[in-house]
Amino acid sequence: MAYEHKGIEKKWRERWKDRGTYRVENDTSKPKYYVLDMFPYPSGAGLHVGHPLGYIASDIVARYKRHSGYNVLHPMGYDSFGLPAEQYAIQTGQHPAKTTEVNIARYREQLDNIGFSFDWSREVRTSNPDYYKWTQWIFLQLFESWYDARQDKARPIAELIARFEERGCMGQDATILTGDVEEFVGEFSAAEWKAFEERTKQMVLQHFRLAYLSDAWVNWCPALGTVLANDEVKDGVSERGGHPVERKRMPQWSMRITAYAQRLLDGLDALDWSTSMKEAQRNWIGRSEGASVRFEIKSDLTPSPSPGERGTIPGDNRFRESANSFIWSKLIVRAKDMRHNPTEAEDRLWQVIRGNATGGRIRRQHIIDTFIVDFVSLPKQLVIEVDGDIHDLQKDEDALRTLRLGEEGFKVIRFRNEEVLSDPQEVKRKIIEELDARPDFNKDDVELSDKEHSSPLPGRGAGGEVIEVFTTRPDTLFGVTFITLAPEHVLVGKYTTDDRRAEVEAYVKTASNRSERERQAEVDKVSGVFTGSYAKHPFTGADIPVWVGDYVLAGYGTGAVMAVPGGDQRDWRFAKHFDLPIIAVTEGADIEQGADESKDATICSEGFLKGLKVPDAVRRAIQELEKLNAGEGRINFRLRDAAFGRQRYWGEPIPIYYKDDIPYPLPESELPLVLPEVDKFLPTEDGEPPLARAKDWSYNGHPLETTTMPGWAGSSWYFLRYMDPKNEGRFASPEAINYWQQIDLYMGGAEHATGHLLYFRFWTKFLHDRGYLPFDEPAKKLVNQGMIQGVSAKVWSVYGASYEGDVEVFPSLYISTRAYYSMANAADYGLVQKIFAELNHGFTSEVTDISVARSYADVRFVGLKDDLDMESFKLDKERIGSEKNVRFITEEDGTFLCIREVEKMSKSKYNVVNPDDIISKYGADTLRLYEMFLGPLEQSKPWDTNGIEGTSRFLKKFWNLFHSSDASAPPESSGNTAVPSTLRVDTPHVTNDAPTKPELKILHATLKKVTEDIEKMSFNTSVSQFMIAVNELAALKCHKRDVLEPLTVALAPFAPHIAEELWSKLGHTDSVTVAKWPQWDAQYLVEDNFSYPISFNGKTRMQLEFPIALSKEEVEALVLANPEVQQRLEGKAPKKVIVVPKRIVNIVV
RNA sequence: ACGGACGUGGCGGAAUUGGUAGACGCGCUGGACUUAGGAUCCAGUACUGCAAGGUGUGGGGGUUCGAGUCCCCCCGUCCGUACCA
Repeated sequence: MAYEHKGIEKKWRERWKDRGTYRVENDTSKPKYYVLDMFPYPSGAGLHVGHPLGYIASDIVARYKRHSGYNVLHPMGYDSFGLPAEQYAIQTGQHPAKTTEVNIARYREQLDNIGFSFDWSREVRTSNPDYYKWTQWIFLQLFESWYDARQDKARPIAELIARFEERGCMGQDATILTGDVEEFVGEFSAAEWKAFEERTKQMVLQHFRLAYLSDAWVNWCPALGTVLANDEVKDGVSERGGHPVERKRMPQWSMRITAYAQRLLDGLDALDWSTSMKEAQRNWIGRSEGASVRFEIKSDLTPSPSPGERGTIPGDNRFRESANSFIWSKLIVRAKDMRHNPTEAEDRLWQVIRGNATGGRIRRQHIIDTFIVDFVSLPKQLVIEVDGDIHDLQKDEDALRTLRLGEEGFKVIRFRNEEVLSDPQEVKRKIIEELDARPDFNKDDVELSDKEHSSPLPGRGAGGEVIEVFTTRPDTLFGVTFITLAPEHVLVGKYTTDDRRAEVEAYVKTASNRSERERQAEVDKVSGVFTGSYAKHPFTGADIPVWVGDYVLAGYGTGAVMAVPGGDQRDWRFAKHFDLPIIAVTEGADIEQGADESKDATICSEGFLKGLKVPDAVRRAIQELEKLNAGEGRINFRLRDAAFGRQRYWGEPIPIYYKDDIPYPLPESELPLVLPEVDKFLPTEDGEPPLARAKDWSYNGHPLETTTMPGWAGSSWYFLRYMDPKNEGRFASPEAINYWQQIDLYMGGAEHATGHLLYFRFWTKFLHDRGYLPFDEPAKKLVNQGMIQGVSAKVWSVYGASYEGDVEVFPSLYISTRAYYSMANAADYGLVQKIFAELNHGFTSEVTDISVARSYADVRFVGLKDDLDMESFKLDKERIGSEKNVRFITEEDGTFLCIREVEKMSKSKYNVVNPDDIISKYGADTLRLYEMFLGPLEQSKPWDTNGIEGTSRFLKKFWNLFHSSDASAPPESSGNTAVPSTLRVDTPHVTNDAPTKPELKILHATLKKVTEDIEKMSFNTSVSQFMIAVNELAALKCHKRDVLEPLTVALAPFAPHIAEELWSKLGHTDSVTVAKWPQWDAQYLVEDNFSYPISFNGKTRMQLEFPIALSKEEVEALVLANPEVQQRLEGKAPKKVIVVPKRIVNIVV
């Protein structure tokens, strides 16, 4: 009976399914082991041979652990929400749920073919409402939580409210230090809190919630019509699809992952993850220690108004910030108070200009910057002030106010009380005149609801007349010669002097119009502009010019830097370019050549830092800054809060509704908020996300949120659902969570380093904080499988164009590699002529426009010797397309040779190898073994289908150990005699004879190696060991049960089908998957003798065998007594003899 | 530029962690059995040399009785981040 993989594998897959072999119970009597593969996204392309690599490795571990007595959780499911399905839906009109379903079915079929031990009864899909109900529930928990920096954990928002009611928000409370969102919401007392209106309270709370709505700079991808998270953008284009991405400011749901920055960093230390993976996370979090330094702006400089610049955001003018967030929450209270108690003149004027009386909406008692103005037209940016009786007393203050409003882009006109009271209509006429004279700054603004705000939330503002910078080198403060602001910095407009305004505006405009990609491409170009303003050096009081430059990033730190050209190369380049002064900050620095960035230097600046080493100088500088209240030590993170909303259809709806524009959580009883049906998967005409198309997308008459969650939402907690996948009352029961705990082995690609794995850890920590999990890291051990690359085949192709009548046709000619090179190298004219002849073959008109290129041939048509199957190639519609009259120039022997190249396996490179094809030819067990045999799991390596023969042969040999080759001949005599396989009659043949010592040695050496190798995930070497064992046992003609049975169990994790078959043939009725793992015994490995390599000066010259029991001295004596050794020594005495027992003998001469 | 990983036959890769470099497999060479061979089996296969021998783990230096392995410098490849102050 020959080894027939097809029948065997099919039979066992069916039995496993019927018997529920891989069903896992939450059986707490056994120790648990949790093996998880990263959630696959079921794409339409299906699996290629690279995908199952990690699954096979984790399956081996899962099976091995099961043999070793563990209750193993090894589930699989689908991350089934996502962009590709939706893009496909937009193109074809098919519902993404439908295409996703089809893709999943295809995935499942392919996975089943490989014989994985997944417990499919636990399958989860993120797009299933039973699942995303809990994703939404977790979102609500995040919404209802804040981060308490003192306790360093998330707490319910109700506890924050209780605190506000009791103590208000004073002093330290008001500062939330979370890296990115370092916001000062203003102080308020308990009484003030209680007096706040509902919307004010809600706005304040938004600053604390872990899931929050705010204006944020986002990565907007116009082609995909959605916002992307930082990790979804690579090189300025979207990771999926490669579309350009631009920076845009818009209201946005975000996750306050920055609150966890320090813990995400610290947690890495205890994890058994690869160093590169941890490093990637550390870099992404980007912690840097330094100082925050405040530079006062010289107040004698008088900036003047600039209409139209300040306050508007390029590209989006609906959500302008005009209020200063610094004291916004206080001002709003006062504004309301004033609105209720107007002066007589204010009231009279209001009556004539309210509503649409002036042709546009006028607001009263509106907050702009830090002021409450009497009346304002926001679209026209015109402020109307009515001066009361006290005006004369505060002329100076009003002048300042006019000035400041001017900086904000507002024109201020004033009327005296008397004017208004005597002739309000005349005042109105003047107002209309002014309004008409001004351009419309903000067309959309008039459509804003009748709410007293111009921004959904108070935004981030620096406040005061200072520029705040972050620096890691406060020790270089004496070397500051200028300050550079990012072009997007809010203070740019404010501190630009009149004479510089045109230039600065032009620069800012150019800078902001550039895409991320362009900006990154021009990194080495220095550009910038002087604002005209000066700041004051906190130590020396010197004038520090304020510049704008795009080498400063708006998103990092405060978006402003103190430039130290003597100590920072970027500043140095900027200074050189604009001829700004450069001061040496460190001893021995050559500031003509460049900045000295070394951190073990000595500071040379005059003053208190002189002579200090950098670390000491840093400490001292911070102390001095703190004394002057001009700065303090600070830790800064590169990590940003994560954009959470997607303007897309195919994702989890965010369970939020809006009452008076304020977001409120949907009650838990309303979950799941099911994804509604829509007529089209496109944005609405006015740019609303697709969910806005849904009928009745509201809750109790209140509109529901229309953005959906990003792909990473569902995958941030799925490992918990597998523990208890059917639970309807909770995301997973505490019992299940307590039993299964963390993932013991998490297997997946390294590309998730900064996306999924960070969010995954973040949500786990959050759920831990809120008491739902006993652990705060999801995966103890992480292994990244390497990529399997494709080996592409390329052909030299000559294309031309020709006409058949009026029809343009494209004949093409392919030239075999060697022929091509002989032509190219030797200028073989005959061949050139041949090319033209071939190209013109069969065409009436001359072929023109000839071009030569290397193009792809599908690897399926390329043979062992890189030879192309020309007929199949010609018929390849997908590849050849409309080419007419395809011809070849071959080698002299008639073959056609391709060029081979290792690159990424992908459809577009025609080098995809489908596992299904491999399985039908060689079987799943061979595929599994070969994928493991290719090389170390974590390393990238090219796929070479030719090599698979070796593992296939191994399985045949293994099979043959259980069979005799010929029923008529005893195994002993049939050994080395070759018998044609077609004539071969194999019969089961296993004896119960006692194994010999060499046989036991092979067995136990194999068990030892394989066991140890699985533990350290070195699967390629364990496959080698199996091969060695089979070769040696075959040589010994061993057919003994006591040897073969343990080997079968050991092989089962790698090749489960053949192992099951042989196991049952050995007479077992239970599955091999539950057989006890065979233990190796050291006593069988002990040797009596050891063949010592005898080396002279480290070079091995001969072998001498001695009993192991001999001591060092005895070995040395025997070696020196050996005649051959004596001959080599030529009578001289050796200087030294080193004997390492059971290792080596080295003679030094 | 910075951070990480790595560099061994024609190819994928081994090497007990400082102790016989090239296990195992592919490919190749020769042979056996064959109508046939892209089946099976046997032998060989780092380079060089007829041989004895010599040389060899990207290059150079060092530590050591002994280095693919440890240290220093340089070169190259891959991955990540990318003006992060």
